[in-house]
Amino acid sequence: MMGAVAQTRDVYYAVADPTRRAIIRLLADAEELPLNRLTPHFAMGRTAVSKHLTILKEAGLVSERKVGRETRNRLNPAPLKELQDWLSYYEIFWKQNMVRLDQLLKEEQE
Amino acid sequence: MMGAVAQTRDVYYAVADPTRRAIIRLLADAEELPLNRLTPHFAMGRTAVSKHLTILKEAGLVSERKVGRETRNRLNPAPLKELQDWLSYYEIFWKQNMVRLDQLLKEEQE
DNA sequence: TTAACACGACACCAAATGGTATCTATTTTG
DNA sequence: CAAAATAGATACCATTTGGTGTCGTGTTAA
Repeated sequence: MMGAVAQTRDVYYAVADPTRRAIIRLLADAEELPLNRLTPHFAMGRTAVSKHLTILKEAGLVSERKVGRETRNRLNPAPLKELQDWLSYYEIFWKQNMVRLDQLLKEEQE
Repeated sequence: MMGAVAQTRDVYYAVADPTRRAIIRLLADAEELPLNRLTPHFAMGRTAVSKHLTILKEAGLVSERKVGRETRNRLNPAPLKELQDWLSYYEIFWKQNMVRLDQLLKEEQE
C-alpha cells in the first residue's frame, strides 16, 4: 500500500516555501529518499524537515512507503498540474507583454 | 511613469494566497482597477485588500498609476514566468507519472 | 537481548500573517 | 470654501508558521 493522503492542503501554499521546493527537487532527482537522507541538505533539524514533508504529503505532492525502519518518500508531481492550469490563463498575457517590452526596447534605441 | 516596485517579495509567496490570486484574476480581466472597485469582491475591509495589493506590488505582479485621487492598479504577469519555469522542470515528470501509475495499478491486481 | 537507529508525536516559542479600526493627506464636488 | 471620496500609514490583535527539543515506538544490528 502506498501512503497517499487526502489532499487537505493547498498546492499553492505547499510550494510557496523554498525548503519545500528544494525537497521536491531532491525527490525528483533521487526517485525515493528517507528523511535522514533529506535532512543533511538543509540548515535545520530533522523535525523541521519532517514537518515540511508532512505538508507536502497533505498537498498530495509526496507519498510514503515504509521499508524496515525507514519511511521512503517519493515525489508525486500530479498536483502540480493545478498550478500549471492556473498559470495557463496568464501565459498568453506575458507573451503579449514580451512583445510590448520588445517594442519598448526598440523605441529606446531610436 | 509607472509605479513599479523593486521585487522584494517572492512570487511563490504572493500567489499562495487565494485572495491575491482572485485580485490577479480581476486585474487580468479588467485591465486597470482602483482599490475601491476591487474591495467589493471580497468579504474583508478595504485595508486588508490594500495590503494584499502591496504584497502583489512587492512581487512585481501589480503596477500602479495615480489618476486624480485614485490609484489604478494594473496586472504585470511577467514575474509569473518564474513560476512557469520552475514548473517546466516537473512537467515531464507528471506525464511519465501517468504511465508509472498505470503500471502500479497493474502490479496491484496481480 | 540489548543498543543504536529512524522517525512520528508533542509541547513549546518567536516571528510572520491576515485581519481590524483609526488617523491623516490629497483630490474632487457642491 | 466645506464636505465627501480615495487611499496610504500606523497601531493593534489572534492565529498560523517555521523552527526547536524531548519522548515513545518500532526495527535492525552487535
